[in-house]
Amino acid sequence: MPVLKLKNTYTRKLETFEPLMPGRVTMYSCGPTVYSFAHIGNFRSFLAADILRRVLERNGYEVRQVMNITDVGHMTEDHLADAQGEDKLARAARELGSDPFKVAAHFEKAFYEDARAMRLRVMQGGEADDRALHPQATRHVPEMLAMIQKLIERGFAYVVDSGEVYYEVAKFPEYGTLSGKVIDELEAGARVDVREAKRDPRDFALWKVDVKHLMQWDPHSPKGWPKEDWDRYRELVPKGVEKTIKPGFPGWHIECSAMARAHLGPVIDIHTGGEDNIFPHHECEIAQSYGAFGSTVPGPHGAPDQQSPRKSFARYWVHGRHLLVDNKKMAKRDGSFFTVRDLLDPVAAGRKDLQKPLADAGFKAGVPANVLRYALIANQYVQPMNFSFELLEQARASVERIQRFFEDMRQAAGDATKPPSDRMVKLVNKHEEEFDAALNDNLNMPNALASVFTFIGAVNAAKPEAADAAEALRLMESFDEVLDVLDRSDRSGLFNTGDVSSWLDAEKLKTKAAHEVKHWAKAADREVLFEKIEAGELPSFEDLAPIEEMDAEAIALFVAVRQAAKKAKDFKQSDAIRDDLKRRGVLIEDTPQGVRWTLS
RNA sequence: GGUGGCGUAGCCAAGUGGUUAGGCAACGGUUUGCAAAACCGUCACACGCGGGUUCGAAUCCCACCGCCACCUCCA
Repeated sequence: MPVLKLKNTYTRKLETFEPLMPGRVTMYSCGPTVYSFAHIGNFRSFLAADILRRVLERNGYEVRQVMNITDVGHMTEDHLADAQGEDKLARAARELGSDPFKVAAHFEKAFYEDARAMRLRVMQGGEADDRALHPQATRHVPEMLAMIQKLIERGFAYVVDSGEVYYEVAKFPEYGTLSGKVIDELEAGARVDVREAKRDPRDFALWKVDVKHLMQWDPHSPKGWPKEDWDRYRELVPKGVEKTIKPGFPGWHIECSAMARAHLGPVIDIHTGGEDNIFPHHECEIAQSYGAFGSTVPGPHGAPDQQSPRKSFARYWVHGRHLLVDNKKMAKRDGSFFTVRDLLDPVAAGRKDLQKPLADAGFKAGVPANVLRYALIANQYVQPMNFSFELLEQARASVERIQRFFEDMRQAAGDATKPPSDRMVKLVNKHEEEFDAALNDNLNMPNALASVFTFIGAVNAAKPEAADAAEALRLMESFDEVLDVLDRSDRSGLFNTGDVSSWLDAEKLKTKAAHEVKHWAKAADREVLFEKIEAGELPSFEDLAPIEEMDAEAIALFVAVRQAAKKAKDFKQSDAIRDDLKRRGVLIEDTPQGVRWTLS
């Protein structure tokens, strides 16, 4: 099993990854807050976690990855005791004119769509339907209250007059270890409201009270609770929570601690998130989990603290740097704020301002999802990434090179049964090792991609026979288990030289096309086509023009007509057909093997 | 103000003491009716600026310049 080195935020060092349980990895990834559509910065972070997960799987681990759905909303002024800050979900609800639960459900569904388009494994296949793998914060209030009660009982939290609950940071001297921050009371004091009831400015809210808030849970009455949640709450906290805790809603940080524990256990191997989560979010999670459950983990072998447990419930903290646009944080006011759907389909997303720049970059119909995925994973996660349309163009070129290579190899491989040559086996092994070495070096994707591209170049230069092409194809498919940018459907094909010349024989066309024409139900003048073919005549370009559905058979007829024009040396006509097909989204290329078509 | 990070050829981006990425773009060549793709080659004796250490520095040290992030809801 290759040795994975990961940058651990907790120690600020590159550490050898080893799971707590041999062969199995538990991973918690901070997921989206569903009060709006996820943006490409969110997805850069989710994709970094996705790559990490895939690399672990490639290394042979069984990975259980949980990505939470934050549907409870975060306070905009978390540190204010009077909680005047409006919850983001509540604000979205007000703007959309419906209740916050519906708004959350709406955006959660949208997130699933985006996540599937971007091929997040945790949201694909069977995992997509597994609630335990993407738990909702609103359905874990019982666990959060149970945790809050435990924190009170163990002396890590206190209830104030308003009925809110705070974590007492002074009780956890390790607070600040993850972020490396020494929280200066004076500085913090400058931000604190006069009416603050906290004992210490650093203390953070576990439970908040605000009657104007739209999402409310009464810890002392089943009214308004989903029945199963209330029942579970009674099971978790049989005597109920502290009487003085008033109806309200959970603080920002408690959800992740509670959900990670509920679905992965008291300690986990890896916790991922964006760099902005380091402080205060993850810092607070560590404090809470330690306070409530005493969660600690040992350092990895070779680490200075190997023997003394880290007071952290996660062993490796992995944080991705932010995505920037024009070297700045994305901002709506600069027009540099892009959601995933803005780029995938600017028309549907109503981003008129994006249509022109995207079209100028060659993305008339929006950015293909695999191109966006590639663009967002192609850099190493520990470096800030500067997003631009030029980057998308480069990503498209790279994806096309990979895609074409894949198709060429698939074509060349046929159903080869012979073993590959020693030379190809060597080439494959070398690049596979390089690829793995790069990814295991703290997910160094630029180096991993370098080995992908040198492999492609080397194989192309070698002009492989079927058996070798099959071997090259095998490695490419293996690379794509991590990259996941290939379109494996039949989006292209080859009409070999024999086929194409046979279509020029009108008699043969008659039998071939008579069958195929059935597919063109939508062709405006299908009758004309029938008549011509029945008469043993090749249809003209004009006859074909009304065909709308461009499937392989329809393309075949265009190609036949073009071949006829070529044979007659009517290049003006043959080029016109090629241009026409291009407008219809079909790329035609003449190769030594025949005519190749690709749907764009 | 505090903390952390970055600056590598037209663009993206590896590399952290000596041989050295990879991609994109552009240009030339092979091939092609023309293209496309593929291949060969050029751009590429590049490393923010100035010092220093060293036989040798993109890499270590010092100073400076520029940019960014976090410290507040944030991936």
